[in-house]
Amino acid sequence: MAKMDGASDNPYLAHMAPHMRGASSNSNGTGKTNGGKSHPLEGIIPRKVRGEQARKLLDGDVNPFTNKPYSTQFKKILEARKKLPVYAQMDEFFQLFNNNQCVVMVGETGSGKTTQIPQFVAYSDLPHTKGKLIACTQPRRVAAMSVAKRVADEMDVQLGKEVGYSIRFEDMTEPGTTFLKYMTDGTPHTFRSPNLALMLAQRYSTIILDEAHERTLSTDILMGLLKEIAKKRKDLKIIVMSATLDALKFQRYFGTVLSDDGKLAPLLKVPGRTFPVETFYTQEPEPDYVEASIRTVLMIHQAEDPGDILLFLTGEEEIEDACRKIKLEADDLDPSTVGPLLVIPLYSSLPPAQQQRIFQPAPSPRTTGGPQGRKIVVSTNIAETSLTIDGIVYVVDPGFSKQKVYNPRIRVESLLVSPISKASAQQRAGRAGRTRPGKCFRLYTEKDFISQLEEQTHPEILRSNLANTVLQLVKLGVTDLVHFDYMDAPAPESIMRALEMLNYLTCLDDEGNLTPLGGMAAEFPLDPQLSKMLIVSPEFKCSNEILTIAAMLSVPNVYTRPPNMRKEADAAKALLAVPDGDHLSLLNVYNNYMQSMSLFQGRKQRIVTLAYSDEGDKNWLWNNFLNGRALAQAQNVRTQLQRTMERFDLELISSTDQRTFYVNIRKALTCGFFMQVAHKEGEKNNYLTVKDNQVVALHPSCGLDTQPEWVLFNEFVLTTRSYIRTVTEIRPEWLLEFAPTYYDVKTFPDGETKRSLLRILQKRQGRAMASVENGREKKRRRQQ
DNA sequence: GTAACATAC
Repeated sequence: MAKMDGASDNPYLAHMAPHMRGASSNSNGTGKTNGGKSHPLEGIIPRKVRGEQARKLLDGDVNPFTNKPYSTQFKKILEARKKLPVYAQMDEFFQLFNNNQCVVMVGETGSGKTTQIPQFVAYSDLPHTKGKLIACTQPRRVAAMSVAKRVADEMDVQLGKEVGYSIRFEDMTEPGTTFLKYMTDGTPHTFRSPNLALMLAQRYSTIILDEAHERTLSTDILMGLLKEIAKKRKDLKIIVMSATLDALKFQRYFGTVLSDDGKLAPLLKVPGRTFPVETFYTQEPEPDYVEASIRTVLMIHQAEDPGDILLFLTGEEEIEDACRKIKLEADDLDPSTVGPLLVIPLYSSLPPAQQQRIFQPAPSPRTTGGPQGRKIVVSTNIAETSLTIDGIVYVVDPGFSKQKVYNPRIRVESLLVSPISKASAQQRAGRAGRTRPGKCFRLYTEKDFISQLEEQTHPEILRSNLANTVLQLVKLGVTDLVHFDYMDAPAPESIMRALEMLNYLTCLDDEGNLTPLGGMAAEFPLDPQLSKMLIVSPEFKCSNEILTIAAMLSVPNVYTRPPNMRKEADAAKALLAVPDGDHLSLLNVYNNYMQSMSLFQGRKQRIVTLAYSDEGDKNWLWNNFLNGRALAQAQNVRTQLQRTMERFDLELISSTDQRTFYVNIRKALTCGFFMQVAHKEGEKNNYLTVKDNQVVALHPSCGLDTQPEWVLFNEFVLTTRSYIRTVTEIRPEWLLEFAPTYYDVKTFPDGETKRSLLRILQKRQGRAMASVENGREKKRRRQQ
C-alpha cells in the first residue's frame, strides 16, 4: 500500500487540484470516509464527469500512470488511435459506462475495441480504484499477450508493470502496480475462490469480457457467475464485447442484472473498418466439396485479378490432400498465361515455423512482366478467428467445419464434420476484405444458406462433457446446477451425467455436496478422472509416475507417424512400449525423453556451436519418431501438476519394489478410470464398454501384445468404427475393490460382463472362506 | 489395421 501513502506518490493526485489531495489524505485513515461505503474519491469526481477527466489525461503532457512526460512515440500512436472508429464514440461510451453497471458493446473487426475500451476505463478509473484492477478476458493466449503488449506501448508504460497479462504458465503482472490485466478466459481460474463474489468486488473494478460471441465454455460460465455477482455487488462494472450483430441476446441476458422487467442492457455499437466483400453462391449443391474447392481455387487463379486465396477445409488430412491435388493441377496449367502458385497448408498441429509460412509473399512472376504469382492458404477454422492473414482477397467457403459433439447418453465426445452457421460464414467472408475489396465464393446455394444454416454456432456448453465444469461450479458454491443462470442451458441429461460421474468418483457425496477429495480435484487443471487418480496415487506409492501419465494424457499425441515412414515409426514405438498398457508406455517414453535430455544437456555444454532447440535432442526425437514440442509441453504440465500436489501435501513417491511397480500404477489408474472400462466379448477384437454397452475395438495404435479380458481406456474415438484408444489391462478384482458402488453386480444387465464379475465374486468368497479356515488352522497350531 | 476443429486451466 506504499503507493497510496502520500498524495505525492499518487501519480494522479500530483496533477490534481489541491482540494482533491486533501481528500486523499483523508482516505489514509486520518479522516472520515464517505460513510464507509465507497471510496472517498467517488464523491469528489462523480462518475458522470470521469469521461472528461479521461480525455484531459490523455491529451495532457504527463503520463498519469508513471508521472513522467509522455514520449513522442506516445503522441504519435495517439494520433493513430484517434482515427479508430471506437475513438469517435468515447463520449458515448462514457455516457453508457458511467450510468450503467453492465454495458454490451458490438464492434466488428477493426473497430479498435479490444485495445481502446479497457484504456478508456483505465483513464476514467485511475483516481478512484485504489489498487483495484481492470480485467479484460480473451479466449486465446496469443491474443492476451499481444494485445497487452500493444496497450502497454499505447499507454507509454512497461509491459508487466501498469499493464500486464496473465495466462497459464505465465503471469506478467506486478501485484500492486498492475491495474489493467489481459487474461485468457480460462485464467479467471484466479477469480475462483470460495468467496468469489467478495474477491471479485474487492480486487476488480471492471471486468471486460471480450469476444463473447465465440461462446466458449469458459466465457459462458464466467458470464453466469458475473451476472450473479453483479446483482450483489453494485460497484462491479461489466462490459461484454462481441463482434457479431447478435447483441440482443447479451443485452437481454445482462438486462436482468438491474431489474427483472425485461429491460435491456445498453448497447454501444461501433462500426468496423473493413472493405466490402462480394459473395457468390453455386447454382446447385456440390456433391463433393473438396473436389469443388479445388476446382474453384484453380478457376480463381486463372480468371481473377491478383490477390491471395484462403480456402477453408476441415482437418489436417483433408488439407494436405487438397494441397497436393492443387499443386498437381496447377502444374498442368499453361505457364505463359497463368502465374506461379504457392500452396500453404495451415492447421494447429503444424509446428510454429511452418505456420509462419502463411505470411510469405505470393511468388513473383516466372519472367519479368509475366503473369503474377498467387498464394493460396488451405486452412482449418484456425484462420477464421485465431490467425489473420493479410492480403487475402478471395475466400473459398465450402460451408463445413469439424465440430465437437457430445452424447451424454454414452458419455462420448466426438468430432463431426458439420455445416457451419451463418455467423461463421459471415466471419469467413470477412477475411477477404481486410486490405481491400474482396470476393467470397460459397460452395452451396443461396437457398441453402438462408434456409439450412443455423444463425449461430451452438455454444460450446451445449456440446461438451460438463464433469469438470460442474465440479468447478459446485466448488464455487453453486448448488442448483440445473437452474443456474446459463445464457443457454445445457441439456439436463448432460448435467445429470456430470453429477453422477462426480458422485461415483466421490468428488461429490450423495447429497451433491463437495467432498474434501472433490475440493482438491477442482484445483487441478484436469478432468476429474485424472485428478482423482493423482490424488489417490500416493496410497499406491506411485504419485511420481501418475503425475507423468496425467501430464502425458494432457498434451497432444507425442508419437509421430510420417506417411512415408509408417513402418519405421511403428517399430520405434514398439521399442518403447510396455506390454501391459499404453499408459505405461507413455510413462516409459517420458522417462526416456528426460534421460535423453540430461545426456543432451551434458553434450550441449561441450558442443556450443550447434544450434539446439529447447525441445531437446532433435536426433533422439527424430530416431524415436517423437514430437519434441508435445514432450516439452508434458514436462511443463507435469511441473504445474506437481505444484498442486505439493500444495495439498500429497506425497511425491515412487515404489522401489520391481514386482509391484506397474501393478500399483495400474491400480491407481483404475481408481480414476473405472467408468471407462471395456470387457472382451468373444474371440475377435470385440469389446463391450461397461454399463454403456457400446461395441468397441482396441485402436490399431494400441501397444498391447494380447487382447486382455478387462481393459481401461482413456478415450473413445468414433471414426470408421468405434475404437478405444490408450488402453491398459486391469484386473476385475480391482474394479470390485476400488469402485464397489459402480460395480454393484445387481445393477448389471445379464451378459458376459456380469457373469465374469460374478465369477470373481465367487472366487473371492471362496478365498475369504479359505483364508478364514487357514486362520483357524494357524490358530490351532499355535495353541498346540 | 488408424488418425488431431479450435481453444484453455
